[in-house]
Amino acid sequence: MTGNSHIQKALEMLENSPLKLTSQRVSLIKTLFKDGNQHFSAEDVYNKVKNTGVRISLATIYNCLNQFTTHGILKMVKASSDKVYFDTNLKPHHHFFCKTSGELTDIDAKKVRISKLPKIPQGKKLNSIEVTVNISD
Amino acid sequence: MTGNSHIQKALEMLENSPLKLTSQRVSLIKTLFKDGNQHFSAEDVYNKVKNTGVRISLATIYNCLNQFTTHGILKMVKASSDKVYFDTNLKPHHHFFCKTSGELTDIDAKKVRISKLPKIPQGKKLNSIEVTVNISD
DNA sequence: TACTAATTTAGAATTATTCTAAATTGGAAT
DNA sequence: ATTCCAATTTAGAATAATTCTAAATTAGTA
Repeated sequence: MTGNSHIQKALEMLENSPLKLTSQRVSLIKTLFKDGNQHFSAEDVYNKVKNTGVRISLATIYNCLNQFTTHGILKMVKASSDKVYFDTNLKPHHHFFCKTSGELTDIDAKKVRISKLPKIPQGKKLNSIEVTVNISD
Repeated sequence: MTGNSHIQKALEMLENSPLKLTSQRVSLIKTLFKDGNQHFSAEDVYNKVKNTGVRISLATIYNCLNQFTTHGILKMVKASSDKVYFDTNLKPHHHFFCKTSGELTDIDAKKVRISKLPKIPQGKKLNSIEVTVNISD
């Protein structure tokens, strides 16, 4: 595959969003989506981008990651940890969270079936169901 | 019921733990478990205790809440929010998280059935499964 | 009653994240 | 192409939750 398709798709989403096509945002997307589904903290991204030779300020990293999230280019994951992770896997899915290593791994939505759910409270609507399978060594 | 049974149970757990029975810890338990199952941030607890006339430093609140958690007297919940919540409901259960109000509500474990789960990764063991049902107005 | 390890505390330190205000830039209009 | 303005980027300050530090206090044993 010449020209990573994950990157292509994400760049298309960026173009179709109201966000301007800046060099920082393009670099970010290229770094984020290079290796398929991954989880990054803002700091992770900051360092990963730096390693490519490009320099983007940490504030911009935060700005972009948040904007990407509100425009559906990234997902935000708050696992049992003290920082936020950004997830390049946009398909519905769940997570393993390993308490020992702090590692977060994807679980394909198809591998989990929820066959019973309580009724949603009055006047509220269902957004999503997140299953976190906590594991340890 | 003369003498709240939630408080009684929690005090018993404290006595059976290696933690010393200090006045701060007893006050904390009385405040936390007074009204059945609830979710508190550290700041919430700080203010609630202050309203009872007792004064406990915020550092002690954090110390105790964390110790109570490691000794099974409280549960820690990290919802999609920026602070940690402590949960007095010790039975296995899940949560509604309302994005609009930030409110966290319990879901009895019996109201959720997970009929399919992926296999746990090599060498790891299952600790718990947390289901968060994200809702909004 | 004295002693020691555990606990409490105020305030400093830390960490992740957001804010601010000034400089830069993308891309539409000319 | 050139001008222009709103959007973006940036460094550094600010904020917020939480943890750390080191000194004073206390629980509970000897």
